Amino acid sequence: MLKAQVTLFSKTCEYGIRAAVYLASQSVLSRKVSLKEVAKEIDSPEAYTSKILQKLVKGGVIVSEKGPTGGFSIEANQLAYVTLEQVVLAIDGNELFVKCGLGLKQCNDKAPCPMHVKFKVIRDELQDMLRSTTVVELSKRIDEGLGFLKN
Amino acid sequence: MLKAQVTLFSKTCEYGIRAAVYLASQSVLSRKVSLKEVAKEIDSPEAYTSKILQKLVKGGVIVSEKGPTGGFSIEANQLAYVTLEQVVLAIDGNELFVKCGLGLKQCNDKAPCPMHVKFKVIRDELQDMLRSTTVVELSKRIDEGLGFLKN
DNA sequence: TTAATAAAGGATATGTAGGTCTATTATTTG
DNA sequence: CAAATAATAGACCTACATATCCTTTATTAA
Repeated sequence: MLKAQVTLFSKTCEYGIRAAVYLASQSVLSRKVSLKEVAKEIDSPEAYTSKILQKLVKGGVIVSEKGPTGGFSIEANQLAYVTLEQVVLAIDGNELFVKCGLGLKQCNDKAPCPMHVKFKVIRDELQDMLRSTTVVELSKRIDEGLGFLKN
Repeated sequence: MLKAQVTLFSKTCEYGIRAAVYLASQSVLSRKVSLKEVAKEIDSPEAYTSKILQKLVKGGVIVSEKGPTGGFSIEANQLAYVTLEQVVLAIDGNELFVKCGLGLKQCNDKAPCPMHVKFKVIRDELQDMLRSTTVVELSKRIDEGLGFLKN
């Protein structure tokens, strides 16, 4: 009875970030990666991951090439600039950064709900964190054995 | 295609917080409130709100009395101590405060995912905010016209 | 002691995030 | 060009959060 899901990021977004970080780890090696490999390396369902990667492509976060020798990657000149915020925005849009914590539609800075001010502080810090963190930075930790992307 | 829900709190939790804040606003006036009134005042589905209030009762956050003149309330001697954290814990448990941001099961302080350290900072700040915010404090803002609980 | 009121609780329905399947399109190489 | 490889795309399925319905239990007061 009444089990509520409670995660900061949606599952979709979790996969998206993991995928982007993995792609970054391979793109620094100038490797393109197939959907199959991404799904395997981040332990995600392949078909679903396909949809997520498509969104990242449409959002300009990653690029894709069809055919044999094709695959997904982050462009070399973009690598240093792709942030977690871009990934989240491409997948979920900016709702996470603007929506009322209590789910109230007319809540905003001018007409705030009672939790607004305190909530905004946290939400802004989350956004700052995501904006100032690059996927390639996170991928480096994996190389150093200070992190992993699969279960 | 691929629409992801992206909210910090589950809908259930949003209703729960709004309900608790409304109950606080009335409990300072020594008023007990019926389910119907709660649902009306926080603009939530009545039957569903019933389940949520039951959880808050079981979690010891609020109390209930049956029969005519019955209703829900926060005990007078508890009013100053009921925090948003307690409400969230009663409804969703502590997952929000412990789960990996990337959804990785074995991620923890000792064996962190690449996002762990930065994520933990935000998550802890969120928990601190919830722990240091009482529902009665938020209810005061409504009285002062500095907030609302319904759409 | 019965009628009215209100919460509790179980069973059931709905909507949407999450996930799958299959056909199509693009590209490469022999 | 044909065969193989890989992404794209749309339709479809599933599970669970969200929501409803209805019966039961507790309490009050006339």
